[in-house]
Amino acid sequence: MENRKQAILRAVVHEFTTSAVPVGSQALQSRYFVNLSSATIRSELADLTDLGYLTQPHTSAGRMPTDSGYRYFVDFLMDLEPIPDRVHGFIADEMRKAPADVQGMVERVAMTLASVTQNASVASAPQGSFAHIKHVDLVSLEPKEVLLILLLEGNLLRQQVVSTSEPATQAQLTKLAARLNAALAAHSSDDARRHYDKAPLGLEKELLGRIITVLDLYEKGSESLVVHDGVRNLLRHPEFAESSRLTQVLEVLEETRYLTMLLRQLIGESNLQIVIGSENASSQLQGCTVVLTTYGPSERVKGVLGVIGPTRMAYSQTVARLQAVARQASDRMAELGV
Amino acid sequence: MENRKQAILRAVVHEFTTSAVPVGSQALQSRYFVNLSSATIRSELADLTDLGYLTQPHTSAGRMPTDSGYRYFVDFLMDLEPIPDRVHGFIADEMRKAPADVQGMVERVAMTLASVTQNASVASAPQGSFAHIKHVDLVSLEPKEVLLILLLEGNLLRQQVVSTSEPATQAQLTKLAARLNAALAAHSSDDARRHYDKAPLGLEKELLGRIITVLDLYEKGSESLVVHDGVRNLLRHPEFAESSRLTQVLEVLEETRYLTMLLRQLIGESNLQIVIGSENASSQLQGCTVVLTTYGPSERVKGVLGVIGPTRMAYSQTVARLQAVARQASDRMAELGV
DNA sequence: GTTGGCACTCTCGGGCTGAGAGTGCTGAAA
DNA sequence: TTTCAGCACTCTCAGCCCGAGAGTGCCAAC
Repeated sequence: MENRKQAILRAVVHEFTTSAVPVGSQALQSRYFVNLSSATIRSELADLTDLGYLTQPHTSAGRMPTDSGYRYFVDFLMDLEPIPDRVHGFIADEMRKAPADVQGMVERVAMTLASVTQNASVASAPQGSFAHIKHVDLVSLEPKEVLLILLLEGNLLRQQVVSTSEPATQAQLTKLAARLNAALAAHSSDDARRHYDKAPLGLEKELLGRIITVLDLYEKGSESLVVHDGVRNLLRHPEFAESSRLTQVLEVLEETRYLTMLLRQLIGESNLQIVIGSENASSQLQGCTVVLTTYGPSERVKGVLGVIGPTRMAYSQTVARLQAVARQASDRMAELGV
Repeated sequence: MENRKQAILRAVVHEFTTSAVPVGSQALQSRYFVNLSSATIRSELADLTDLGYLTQPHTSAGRMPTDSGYRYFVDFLMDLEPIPDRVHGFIADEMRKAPADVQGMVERVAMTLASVTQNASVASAPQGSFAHIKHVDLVSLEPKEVLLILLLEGNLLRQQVVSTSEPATQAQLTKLAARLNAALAAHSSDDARRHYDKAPLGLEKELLGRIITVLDLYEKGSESLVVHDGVRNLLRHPEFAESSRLTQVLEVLEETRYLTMLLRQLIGESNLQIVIGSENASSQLQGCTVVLTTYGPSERVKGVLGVIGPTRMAYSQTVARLQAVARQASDRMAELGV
């Protein structure tokens, strides 16, 4: 595409994302192209419309980008907006104040992201594809009821109440826990499974079975933690003035099953993913753009972090800030060993 | 108030809460008072308006209840709507499927409540005013870094990374954990504090200090867990058609600080609390009613469960279902020892 | 106290209209 | 060939009017 067309497309995207009003040839001329006439710009706009990058709500209105227009913009024209120091500082502060467990950390990350992008945010807890056991503990609740506490890599605590077929005292359980720790610490679920196969019938085998169940749940991610925040930010945007638009987004956010799926798709794919309007598989997200990236304490343990907003979002700012939050959150998590 | 006035007020509340349209004398006559003329009803309506229980959006519109009207209704006229078997069954199912930890349980309870009342819900985790320690565990992360795991009454797990001044091996930590367990198990934070005072300088005292910090945080509730769900249900109601109304509610829900305060007020007060429209301290909840009750596994460990909806809500149904969810959730938590 | 009758009030949707914004086209200038 | 001023045209939007409809308050009669 010629340079001038690109410049005009960039100007339309910039103007429309800030004002939310279809932008006309005169506005472009006076604000971006003073040494061009509005008629010239009009003919370029007509070309861009023919190419499918722009559209008008009605014949005598200004132009606004189509989904393809946004796509061209983010692929070829966008350069990341530098992040002000106070925003960097804000993110750092929030990360410093975040609690040292996964749940609390993920919630704080989602909150921070929503706040700095002024849109809704989603975050899934970082997860390795293999669970490694760091520590096992057993607490007697009732004579035949044991609380199994598992500490996984990433300081992730799991608990489960196990009803055993034979009674056990706390002393017996403590001894058993020590044995399990010696056998399992720093080992993967496959190792646990081998131990299970070898173990004689009895309490130890029962507990090993439950440990494997917990690890399976974790690895399949079927109980994965997904949080969202900042829905109120969406209401600032005129595209959500009538509530029906918001209903659809809320259905996606509050119905975590779909969200989990959406986020899981990204893991393993490219590091930054931008899904614009009709590119969304879900019909409820038409008119919305989802920007996703991965984050986590290490290369092997990754979660997904994302921003959801109207297609008319400040792309360069959103992407820059999303990446900044992801980076700082990852650093902080690595530091905390979370 | 005369019986007939009461009957008419009840009819207006019933009609308006189901239709959301101001109700006129003819509608009342044909549906509720066939042996009265509409003129008679009109004069009664005029009286009720003078008493401040009803209002009209404009002179030639029907009547709708004022906040005082709703107040009179819930105080004197409301009788709880029986709950259909399938709703009871649904609640029971959800409770059975809930995970056996506080976090998961609270989320499931909020979800269930939102679903059966078709409004937004809030829930805070049940909390005792005194924290009792059930079990302590120590895991070595780095030579001078220890993960402190506390199991509190209610199978509530707390974790905290502690940087120690002297290095310790896992074997030493295991021994220390056993000593702490013997000293602290089934003891309150006061006991922990006494132990701390007596302890000689060193690792044990450092860890005891952190244990006390965790208990303090828990007891002051400053890190208390509050979740909400079902915001999408609010969008069904015409009063949230334009988004500004929803913005305000979302600010309250997503800004958990205020919500925590609101919920904490209830603990210790009467078992059921209904806050109607202007009775809300928060200006953002004008036009909304909050219905709250307590729940929890035992008398000593209580959380708050609530429904937030428009003042025009089906009060008798909401209260009945809220209480049903609270009861079943409490039973389930007692059963799980959560 | 209750009721039918009646005049009155107010909203709401539809249709009309003029202002305004923005377009596409055309023919001339560079 | 590109640019551009001029112009006719299109479409929205806010404002206005208007009639239908819903509901009221009041009053006189029972």
